[in-house]
Amino acid sequence: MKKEGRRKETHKRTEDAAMKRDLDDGNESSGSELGRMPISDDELVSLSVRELNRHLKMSGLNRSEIVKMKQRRRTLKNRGYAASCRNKRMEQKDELEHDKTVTVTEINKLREENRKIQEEINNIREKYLALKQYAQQQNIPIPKELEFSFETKI
Amino acid sequence: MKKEGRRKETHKRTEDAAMKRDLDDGNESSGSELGRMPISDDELVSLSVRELNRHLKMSGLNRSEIVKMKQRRRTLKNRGYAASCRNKRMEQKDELEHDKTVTVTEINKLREENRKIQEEINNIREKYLALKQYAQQQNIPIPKELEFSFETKI
DNA sequence: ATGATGAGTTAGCAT
DNA sequence: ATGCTAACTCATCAT
Repeated sequence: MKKEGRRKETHKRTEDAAMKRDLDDGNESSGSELGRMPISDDELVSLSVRELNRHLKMSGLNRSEIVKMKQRRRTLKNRGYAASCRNKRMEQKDELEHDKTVTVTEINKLREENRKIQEEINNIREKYLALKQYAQQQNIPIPKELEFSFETKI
Repeated sequence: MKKEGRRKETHKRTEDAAMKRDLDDGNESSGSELGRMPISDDELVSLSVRELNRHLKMSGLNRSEIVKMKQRRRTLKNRGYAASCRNKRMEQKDELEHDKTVTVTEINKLREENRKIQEEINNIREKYLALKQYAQQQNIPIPKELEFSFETKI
């Protein structure tokens, strides 16, 4: 069975499940316990470099804590990049699939059109031949420059 | 710039880089140091369940080591699944792209064919009209059942 | 148990 | 620094 219509949210790790193992929230974990601003993931990714540096200065974090923080920021950014990468992939796929249905429709339309025109030619040919036969029966001469033949046979 | 032609191998983590962090090779790492068979990744994934169990019995590993080993096996299997999943995705994409070029070619072919047939009809119409005009000039009556008209105008 | 796939992490390339 | 993407790990669903 295909697992359709589940293109977001379902597999999202419960927020901390993801955080706990690979990152390190920055809150209440390592180092000195001073009353610092926790700073959320959303803030951390959206801060500009300038703002981030200012925030880091103010916070009184030590070297390794700052490095950790910058790494957390990078990881969070990467999470977003990965999401948009997958997203892009899906959109391109959907686009290709859509194109496909469009072109298939187009081909069928052209085939049908083609068939009709071909039919029309057959029709014309029959009538022309009848006319020609009539002329022969009536002994009516047709000037050569008015003769024409049907190259297209079906 | 696009990073093309790098669809395999390039990003493969250097074998231990991957192993060290999340897995645990099973060699010389934790627990008792007896002269045991290291067992490679390739062996571990390819063993059948029966063979694996036999191997585990023989090796004298303790509970948690066995659990670790089974987990390593699962992870290695998952690695393969992920690879085939990516592979499948690329194949499907390539297929769609190929289909696209094929159908575009087909459409152009049909359009051209169509155009030619349409041209042919125009040709026939002109000649027929000339013939009809000739008949009028010569005062040759054409029976109604032999008359026909061209519905198709360009 | 096995296989497949979405989301998240990491390495590494490009800008 | 930022963005992207292949490969990998993990959770989760289906078989």
